[in-house]
Amino acid sequence: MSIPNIKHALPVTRAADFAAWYQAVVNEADLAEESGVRGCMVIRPWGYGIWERIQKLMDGRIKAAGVENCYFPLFIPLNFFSEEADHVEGFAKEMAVVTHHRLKAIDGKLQPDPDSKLEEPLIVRPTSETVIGKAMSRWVQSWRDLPLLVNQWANVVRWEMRTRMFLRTSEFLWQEGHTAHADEADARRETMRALEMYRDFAETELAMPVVAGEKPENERFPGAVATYSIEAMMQDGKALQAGTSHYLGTGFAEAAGIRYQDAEGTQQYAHTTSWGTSTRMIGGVIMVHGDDDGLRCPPMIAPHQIVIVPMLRDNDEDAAVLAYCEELAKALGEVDVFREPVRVLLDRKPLKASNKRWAWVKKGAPIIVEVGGRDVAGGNVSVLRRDRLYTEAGKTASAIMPRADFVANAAEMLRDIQTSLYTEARERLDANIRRDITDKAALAAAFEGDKPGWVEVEWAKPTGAGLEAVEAWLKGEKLTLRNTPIDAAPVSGTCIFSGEKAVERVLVGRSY
RNA sequence: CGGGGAGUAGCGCAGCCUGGUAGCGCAUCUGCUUUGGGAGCAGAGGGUCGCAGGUUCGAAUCCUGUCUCCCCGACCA
Repeated sequence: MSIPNIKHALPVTRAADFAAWYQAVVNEADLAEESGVRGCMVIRPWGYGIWERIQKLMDGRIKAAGVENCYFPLFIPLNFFSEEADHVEGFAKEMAVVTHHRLKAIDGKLQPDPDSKLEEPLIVRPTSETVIGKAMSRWVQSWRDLPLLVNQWANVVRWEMRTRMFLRTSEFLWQEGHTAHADEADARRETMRALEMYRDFAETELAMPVVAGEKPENERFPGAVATYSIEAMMQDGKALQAGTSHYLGTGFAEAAGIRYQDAEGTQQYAHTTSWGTSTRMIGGVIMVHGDDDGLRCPPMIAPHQIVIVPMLRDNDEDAAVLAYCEELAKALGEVDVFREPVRVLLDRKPLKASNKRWAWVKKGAPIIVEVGGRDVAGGNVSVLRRDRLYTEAGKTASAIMPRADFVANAAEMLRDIQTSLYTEARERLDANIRRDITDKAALAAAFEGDKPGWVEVEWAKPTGAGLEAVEAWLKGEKLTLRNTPIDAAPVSGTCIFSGEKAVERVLVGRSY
């Protein structure tokens, strides 16, 4: 992982303290900072820029699937929320509630005016199934209105007990897709379509390999019939749930009254789905691609793919260096990569070039180009790839090449960085999933001493009390069931927990 | 929400036990010298010591409360 004798850009290494390293990246890469409000963060321009890239690319995929965007209110009347019993129970413990609509100075202190108490408290949405369900009940009358496919980009609030930047914040940004269908088969198809969209998005755009599968019964979304997830492996071997998709059956339709008249004239309840991904994905990108010098941002989601750092020396050479950089920026801006123009930044800030370089290294700009007077004279540029920072000797691996060659190869280089980040993460994931474990003692031993990775085991898919017993045993080992991978190999043996005939494979690991 | 730790300059920290009015490294600014590349020397600027009370002639330091962050646990789309 780390090359010895290198002065790294971060104050902590991954090996020394992974949690502290994660926080250092968030901080040093200017991604986000504390806000003073418990569990809420200020997302800074570089972090928000990454989110905007994710939004743009994910939004394109969502629209391509025929899903339309809309927007529903932040506040939900309490009585809307109280209708789906499991859903209520799942979220009641972590709800922000609005009870007053006015402040008043009492004894010199501003506080909620007792005379402004709301008759019906409002909750701040933790998710929007209930409100969107109500709207769907208005929009759906006939089988011809189905399927109904909507999505919204929004913020949601869940009063979390323990928060971590991007991974679990009280307020977070996400997209939530909500669909209604005439029958179970169509709704299940949509659930799997969303899951596959997330899997492909994570692997293509985020360069983050994931395992898509179904969550065990006890990990289901409150009120769902089936919950699916994509799980990514962080560099410490822990799992991060990076997206979920739910088949909700007719429970929410019954609660909200989403009914339609079918072709035979009979009233039927619709089958609904919901699916979401959030700013948590940024935390995943950090822990999958980061190194001891900061973030390595995959080119597809990097706000700037190429940063040009002019080496200004306060002398008469500067004007020529800047002019040369401007020409370079213009030429690169005319290049396309991933079906978009290359995003180039000419960093004109009056700082020392070396400081600017290391700031961009920490932020993870995929390619950093330095230009000095000699480069101008020789028609060259000095190119640093963020995914290959050091030579084997531990020197900074800047490569000097003719400017024209760099412009001609820039798109290919960005594609190559995207691919190499994916390949590196893929190899790590594959190397850290064990499939050779068939008894509980060996399963526990596989994680001794915080050994990283996951174990895929065969099991009998117990439910109810049987599943609770499995959960209890795993909890004693600090382990969790992640999901049952969709593309797992067929089973041939017995359940690792019960000894019964196995029916499928399930991933076990530690998790965020 | 329970247990533990912490909050002092942009970042990393010392000072607190044994109260006397704030310091170090990196970063920043100025000057000089350097310079194919994360420079050297000299000088300078920057801090409501998380916040609010209290004790005291005097509080970063002691006491109480509170907020926020980190770790472990519980909980967790």
